[in-house]
Formats: sequence, structure tokens, C-alpha cells
Amino acid sequence: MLKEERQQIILDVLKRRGKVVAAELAKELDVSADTVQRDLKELSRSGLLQRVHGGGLPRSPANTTFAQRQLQSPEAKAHIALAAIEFLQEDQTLFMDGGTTTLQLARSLPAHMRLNIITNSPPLAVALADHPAVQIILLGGQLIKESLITVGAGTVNAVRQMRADIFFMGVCSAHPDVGLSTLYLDETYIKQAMIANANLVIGLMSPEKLNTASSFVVSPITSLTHLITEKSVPEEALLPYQEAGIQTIRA
Amino acid sequence: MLKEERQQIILDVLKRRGKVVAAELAKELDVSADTVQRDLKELSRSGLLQRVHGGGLPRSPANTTFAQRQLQSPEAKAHIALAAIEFLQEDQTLFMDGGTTTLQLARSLPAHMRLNIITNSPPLAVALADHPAVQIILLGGQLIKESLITVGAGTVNAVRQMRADIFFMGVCSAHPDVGLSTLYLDETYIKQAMIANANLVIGLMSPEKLNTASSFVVSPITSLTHLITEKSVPEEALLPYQEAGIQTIRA
DNA sequence: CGTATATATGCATTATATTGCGGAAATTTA
DNA sequence: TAAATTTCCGCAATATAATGCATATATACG
Repeated sequence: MLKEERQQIILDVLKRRGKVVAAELAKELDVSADTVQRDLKELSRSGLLQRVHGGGLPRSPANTTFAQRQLQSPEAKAHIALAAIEFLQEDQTLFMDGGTTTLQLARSLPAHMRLNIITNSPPLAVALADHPAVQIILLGGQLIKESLITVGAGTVNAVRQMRADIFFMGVCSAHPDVGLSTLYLDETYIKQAMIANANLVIGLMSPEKLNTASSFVVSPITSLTHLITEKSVPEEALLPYQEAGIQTIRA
Repeated sequence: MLKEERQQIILDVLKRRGKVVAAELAKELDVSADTVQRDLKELSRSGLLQRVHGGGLPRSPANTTFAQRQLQSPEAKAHIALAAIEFLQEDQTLFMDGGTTTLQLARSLPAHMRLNIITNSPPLAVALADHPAVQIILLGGQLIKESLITVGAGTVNAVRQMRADIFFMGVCSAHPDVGLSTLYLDETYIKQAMIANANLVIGLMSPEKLNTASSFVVSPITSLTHLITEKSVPEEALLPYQEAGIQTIRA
């Protein structure tokens, strides 16, 4: 049996049953468990399924909702959030853009700390509503339904009128050569404006985003002043970023 | 059963039943109580549910989405929302402000109907994010934490640049002599601007709001073109409104 | 045709993740 | 306050994943 043929079967089974279990596949396809593992790894790398312990799940647009993304490496995001908090000082003004990692940071903010938070993420704004001490500025604009952020010319103009001490950027994709990139063109304009008007630009990046690229480039990685990742990314993988003058933290 | 699959089931059950009980889940999913505990803990850490002793609850009303409400029987939907839908036509532009009644209306919108919706309510915007056909413009501004709406001079200016066919106003207080009034001064400016730039102004009012007054007056009741309440409001209580030229509907 | 190279597969080993269990601590309920 | 339930914690068993290496098969090339 050819590899591609087998992988196609795996995808078919996934579509039909809604999930695949590695051990079952090995038996049904009459190959070793290792081969199935490798197939799943490849399919996962090409984004055709979501690999999970013991098998795989579909990665259709329907399954990559905002809620789904919050389930992705939650403990890593928690670590990153805690490390990010170290940078905060009372009465600072922050830019925070959309994304599940920045949302986690918002939820982890110390309850007593007075902050001004400017964001284009409605879920983040709502999550901060029961924080007793922060003032929240929500940027308006057209809502991108998939990522739950607001974008548009008006949004960018609003950002240009504001300055922040820190911009906590949820990094969608980062690559030493390509730079920082995202899934939506309009989102890049917002990020660019926030980069331009913040003193520190701190990227929050969960491990799977490292050295990936998306469709729309925001800026070179040198726009970052700091990059917070998690323990699970090897030290040497961050070397290119350090050489670019970025302070890296493995939380 | 895959862990992620199981956690997804838990979230689905939570949406469907409004709560989950750890012991029940353990039995239904055929896993140990510990496993359910761990799942609940992870889901809670990811912010997808609120953990309570013995089970879990939805994290906040703000996160109940459009799609899950669509599953409910039409009977369960608020009568007011159903009456309001009668006014809608394809490709209209709507203003919708904050409040539970407008939120209910948003969740009840027909799934196929193309609409442009302009709102200053982040929860409403988020709830509509998985509606397949609406375009959502979220108005920016400072977030009032208690009522989860955005306000401010910029917000008002943004409204002044837009026109809508219908303004669905969540009525906080209405009184024939005092007029329409709300709890927050800044909110009155938004409502005034929306009133000025909409063809129809339809007030959505749950019964207990009738003939009450709050601190800040928005406008006389004659700003309304229509007023939708429930059957439980006696016909004669609406007489003063009818005499003011308002079409009243007891849904 | 024969050899070199690349690719695919399987196996053994080691690391990691998930799960269930028992007991201690905390919480709720009567 | 006592009883019942729920939650937390560490441990061990099992299942799954990653890694390095050997073998087989196919492909490329002189």
C-alpha cells in the first residue's frame, strides 16, 4: 500500500467517523503503529488534521473555533502569561491584541493592579470586565468572526492616537526570515500601528507557532523587543531571535 | 475515547444542559471521577467553563453563542425577540445597543438573513460571531464594566457617521412623563445618536421596566416609533404611549 | 546492468501522557 | 458539629509518542 493512499484513507476515515484512533488504524490498515504515527505526524504538519494523544481529530474551519484554540496547550499559555506579568507596573497603559494567549494573560492579571488596557479583542474586554482596577478601551471596527477581533481603517486610526508602555502581541506565526505573520490582512495593519506606538513590544508565542509562517507579513521579527515562549521549545531554537537582538524568555 | 473528544463532549453537554455534574459525567462517559475532575480543571484553566463544587457552569452569559441558542425550540425564545424579528428585511442595517433583551434578539436572528449590525455591546458582537450571514460593526470606546457596553465621544462620533434602517433599543426605563432613561450618562449620548440616525426606533422592553425612571434621561418617549413588550403588560398601561403616537405590540 | 541514493517501514528503547486508585484535605449539607 | 461528598495530591500501571537504527524497496544515474 502506498503512503499517500494510506493517508488518504486516514483522512476519509476521519471525515466519516469524526475521529481516528492510532491503534485502530494500525490494525485496519495492517501496518505497524509507527507507520500510523508517522502518517498522523505528516498529516498534522500539513494541517489536515489535529493530532492528539492517541489519534487525531478533524481540523476543519468548524473545529478551529476560538473556543477550540483555547484548549490548545493551555498550561503553556498559563506559564507564558505568568512570565508576562513580570513586566507590568502599576498605572501602565497596554496594547493587547486578540488571541488565546493574550486572553489568558488578561485573565491572569493581578487583581489589585491599576492598568489601562487598549484592545481590539471583544472577548478580552469582556473577560476583563470583572477585574476591579483596570480601565478598558475597546477598539471598534468590523468584527472578524473567526478570530474575534475588530479591524478596519477606523481601528487603525484610533490606535495611532494612542501610546502604550507595552504591546503584548499574540504571535500567530513567527519565522526568523519571514518575520511575524498572520491570517488576515487587516489584522497586520492593527499590529503595525500598535508596534509603532508602544515602547516595549512583547510577543507571546505558544510553542507550536515557532518558525511558522502565515499569509500576511506584519513586520520583521526585529520589531519585537521581547519574546516569551515556553520551556518546551529548545533553547537553541531561539538563537536566531536572540541574534536579532530580542530578549527571549522560556517560561 | 480520546481526551480532547471527551472534553468536547463535556462542553457540548454544558451548552445543552446549562450545567454539568462531575459524577454524572463520569458515569455517562464511562471514566473515573478523577478523569472528569482533571478534564474540568483543564477546561476551567482554559477559561471554557466556570468550575464549581461538584461540576461546572458556563463561564459567563457573554460566552453563550448564537449557534447554541439556535438549537432551542422557538417556544423558548423570548416573545419580544420573536416580535422584533417581524420587522426585519434582508440586507438591512441595524443599530442594537446593550442589554439582555437585545442580546436575546441577536441570538434569535434567522440564520440565513443577511444583515449589517452595528452595536456597542461586545457580548452581542461575540454572540453573533457564528451567525453565517451578518456583518458586525462593533463600536469602540471605553467599556462600562457593569453593563458591558462601550461609550465615549469617539463612540458617539462613529454612530453619527452611520445610518440604520432600524434601531433596536434595549429600554432600561420608560415613563410617559420622564421619557426614556438609563443608568449611565455616557450611554444616553449613544442612544441619542442612534435615535437620530435610524428610520425606525423600536424599543424592546421587558414588563418590569414599564413606567420606571433612572438617573439619566435619553429622550422623550416620542423618540420611539414602536414599543414591544410582553402580553403580561395590561393593554391600558400602554395607552399613554399610544397617545404619544407610538405603535405598541404586546408579544 | 549494477551501484548509489533516497524513501518507507518496522523494531527496540526511552521518554512522555493519560488514567485510575488510595488517602488526606477541604467543602458542603444536615 | 458530624457526616457525606468533593477535591487535591502522589503513585503506579498502562498506553502512547519520540528517537535511533536496521532493513527493504524503489528510483536515479552512469
